[in-house]
Amino acid sequence: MRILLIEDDTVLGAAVRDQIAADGQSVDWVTRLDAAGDAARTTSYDLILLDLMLPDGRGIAFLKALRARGDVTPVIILTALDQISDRIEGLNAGADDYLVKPFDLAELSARIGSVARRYSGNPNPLVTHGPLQIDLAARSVHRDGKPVQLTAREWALFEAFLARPGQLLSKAQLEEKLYAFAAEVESNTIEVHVSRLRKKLGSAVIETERGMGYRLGKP
Amino acid sequence: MRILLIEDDTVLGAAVRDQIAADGQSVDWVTRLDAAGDAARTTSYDLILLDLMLPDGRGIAFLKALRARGDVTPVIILTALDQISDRIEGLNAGADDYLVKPFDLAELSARIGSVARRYSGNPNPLVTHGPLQIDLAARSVHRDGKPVQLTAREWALFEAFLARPGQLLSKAQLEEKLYAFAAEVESNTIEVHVSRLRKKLGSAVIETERGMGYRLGKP
DNA sequence: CACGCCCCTTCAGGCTGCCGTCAGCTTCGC
DNA sequence: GCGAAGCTGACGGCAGCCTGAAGGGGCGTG
Repeated sequence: MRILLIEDDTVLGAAVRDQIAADGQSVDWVTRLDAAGDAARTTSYDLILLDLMLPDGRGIAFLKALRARGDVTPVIILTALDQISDRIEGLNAGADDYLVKPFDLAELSARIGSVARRYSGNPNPLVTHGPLQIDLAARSVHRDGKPVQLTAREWALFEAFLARPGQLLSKAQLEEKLYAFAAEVESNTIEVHVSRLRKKLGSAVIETERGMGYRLGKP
Repeated sequence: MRILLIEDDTVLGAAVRDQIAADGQSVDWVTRLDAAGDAARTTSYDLILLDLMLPDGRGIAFLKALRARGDVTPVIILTALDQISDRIEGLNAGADDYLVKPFDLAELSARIGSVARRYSGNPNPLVTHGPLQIDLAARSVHRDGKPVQLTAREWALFEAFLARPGQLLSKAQLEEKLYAFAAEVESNTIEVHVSRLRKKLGSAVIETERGMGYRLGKP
């Protein structure tokens, strides 16, 4: 697990670094916000430990900027006892936990473990298909990392293709899947939904077999 | 740690104030209930020390009003030996502890330290979700630092979303969670509870996926 | 036991936005 | 180049959802 430590106190920083290293994690330690920004942008961390009082600004600003960029890396705030308002602001700004200085190093280890567990503990199986990531349980689709909203019909259709990757599905089959036993639809509904799916997921997801039906494109 | 001291005896009040200050905490000292109410409403305290006999009313009323507002700040009652019934009433009204006058100042420090440890040391793990802070163990939710009261059904529903953040949950799944094997509800109960949750926690907490269900919104 | 309080459920009215339809256009096969 | 098949923008209807209000039931209180 890679951890970014942002702390200007050299004594405390060294102690934390050594403690984390003793736990078998790897640490990058910076003492300034600008260095922290660079590190967070270039490296993917599993956890950030953030002091709020730093020589070149308040840690809150860093945290807000991080979240504004869409970065969801868990953040634990390190704060002094008298900075309660900062702590609340920090939690509101998207921090995951806080530790009050002076803190027990063992407690730090425990918190790190807790955060690690919280974030690695709930993995729904992900299906990857080209630029698409599909979480079937959550019914969510991400395209190039960005979430895509599908409507009920669109999802049902997409699911039908995912269930039989590469297989040709006729319009009749798809209608049956979407409308199960319902009256035959006498229009181009399937075509319309395929069109909408392509617009949302990319034109290559579904291939047309003229006169036959559709099939899931190759990743 | 910020402490609110409500005590009309000037000698005792000064002694307590000095003792707390010597421990390195900060104190606001008021001698009347109306001033106490203003202070508690405008400032976020970590602990309240409450005398029960005050010139403008009984401290119990203040405590009840505090809890009725949903404020969960720990309260220690300061009471004379002969006010046993008040003390019991105080504990029932939501006080966390009591001290019998005359009390040893060292004991006061110890109680304060205990509360401090309980609340800032290692409290229950806190889940943060946008402006919400959730203590799963205590079943309490704070929004922008202010406590929010959830009813049983509301909490059960919210918990279901928290257990699977980002995952889509159909009404059927939610009903099963809320009514476990009970008779099928043939109404829009889930919709109503979702509506109430949104009103209490903010409209963005729960997102509607038309025709499919609901999911926890992004922080 | 009667009463009051709060929570849950139900209902109804209003609103949102998804879906089906259609028409005009494009693409494909021959 | 022609017809058939497929694509897609536009739009109205209605299913699905939201929410205020009211009634019933459970629980604690006097």
